[in-house]
Amino acid sequence: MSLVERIAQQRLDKLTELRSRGIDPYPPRCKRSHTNAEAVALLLKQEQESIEPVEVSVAGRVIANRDIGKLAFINLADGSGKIQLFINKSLLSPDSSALLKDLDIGDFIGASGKVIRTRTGEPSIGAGEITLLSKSLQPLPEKWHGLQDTEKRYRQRYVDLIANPEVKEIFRKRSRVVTGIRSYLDSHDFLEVETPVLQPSAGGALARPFITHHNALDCDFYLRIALELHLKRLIVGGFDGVYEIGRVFRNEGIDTKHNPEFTMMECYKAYADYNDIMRLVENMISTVVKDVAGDYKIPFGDDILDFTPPWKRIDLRQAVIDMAGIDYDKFPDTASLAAEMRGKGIQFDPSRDRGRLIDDLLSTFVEPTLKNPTFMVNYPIDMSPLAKNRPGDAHTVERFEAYAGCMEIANAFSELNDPEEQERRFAGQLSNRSQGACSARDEETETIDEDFITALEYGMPPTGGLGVGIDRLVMLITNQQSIREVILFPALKEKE
RNA sequence: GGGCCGCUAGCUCAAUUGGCAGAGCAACUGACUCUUAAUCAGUAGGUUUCGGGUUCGAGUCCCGGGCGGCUCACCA
Repeated sequence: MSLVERIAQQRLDKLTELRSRGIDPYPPRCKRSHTNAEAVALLLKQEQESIEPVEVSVAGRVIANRDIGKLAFINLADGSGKIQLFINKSLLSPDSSALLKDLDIGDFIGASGKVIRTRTGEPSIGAGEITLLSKSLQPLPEKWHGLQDTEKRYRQRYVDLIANPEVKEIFRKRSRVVTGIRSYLDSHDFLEVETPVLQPSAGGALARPFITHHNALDCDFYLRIALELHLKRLIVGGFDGVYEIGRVFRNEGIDTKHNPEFTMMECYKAYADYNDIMRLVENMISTVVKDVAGDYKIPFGDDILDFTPPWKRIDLRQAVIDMAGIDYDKFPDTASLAAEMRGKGIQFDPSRDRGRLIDDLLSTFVEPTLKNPTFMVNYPIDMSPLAKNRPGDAHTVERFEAYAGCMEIANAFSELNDPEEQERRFAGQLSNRSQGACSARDEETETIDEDFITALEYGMPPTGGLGVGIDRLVMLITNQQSIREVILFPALKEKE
């Protein structure tokens, strides 16, 4: 018998013994008048106002049990925090005494008694009665080091959360980030909507989708890779401001900044342009950072990032000239830009088109310098098929991306609303791909979303749109270097 | 997909040139009326990630598999 089986057997034996004494180890209800935090607050109130201690009932998980002869000290944790139980064994009922004898770390118990302070000042419940609420059969990780094993932390996040309280704090903050964004948008005339996850074609971004099958319809569906095209349909339909916070799925590599499923917030505002959206991003993100992290200035890795508005604005073309020494406007096609990059000794994949080459220059030379929040503005049309041209400039679109901590955190543009132009851009993408420009990735979107073009034909007002990667924003606010630390159950291969 | 690294008791970690697999916590038995990483005495606990190989002898060396981490590639 293995050790863990033996421990489980010991605890199962205790279970049998409890039942034989007529005690239900998994009772349906418990007596609870205060959370642990409320009980501690009550103690302070008693002390300040010299009120007689009153009887309270608390409940929680046993996380430490110090047995000192005729006394016992138990640390009890619930969602609000910890409180100590101070037990004088001679004052316990027989049932409580028997339970105390068989108590294991990890068990849930309830305790009743007066809120007091021990001689060393520790807020405690002077417990006269304890009852079992749920028996634990698995040994917990040790209290000093917690659970360190990364794989186990992700696979069994519930154990991680029990053993490492700081992990809980990350996910509390994540929840506040989402709530903060939602309430900001709600108060700025945006309507929260839900659009399909399962789609006949996956558009709105260029990424390899997951494919699944619907049995009754006998057809394949794609899991969405972006929210964009459906939300813009709703602008066509006459909602002047819409947003969605939802999961999107991309069948790509996994690393510290990418999980196959992640959370995007996209919002669209009719009668707005990318300058309006830039103000919105600056305002919304800095507000959320201050609310959740407590300051506009937050630590991230070795740096302090300052989200105080206004953020720096950098022209993309100028940034690439400054950092890479290449003015891509002077190289209007793929071949000439590739030749220039080759001449400068820059390595790149020869099958890439001009937009991707510019993206290479951006991510290699510019992105690593973008620590403080920065707007990169005015993107080349080659890498922006859904954005509207700058007036009088056939090569540049009204688009920006927001960077912080050397990561892209937001992407926005004045939405292209000319249906013919949109169809040409889609067709251009398709022909690029069929010419083998991206032959290795031809499983990417290979169909045009015809209905989206039709929607634009009905007329979409001038519209500003935005996408924000929620996971990366949470990484920044919680100072985490891996996206898995801000996703409760990150994608892992099944073991065995 | 490539490169590098890791996997030893439930948890956190040791183990010298290839030479008897160990400690702390957790568990079990006992002592203890103010502990909070309680303390003290004792007990038990191992397919060293899996499968091969070399060797008198493998946690350690070699080959292959699994899972994970970092990194590169990929990633509008």
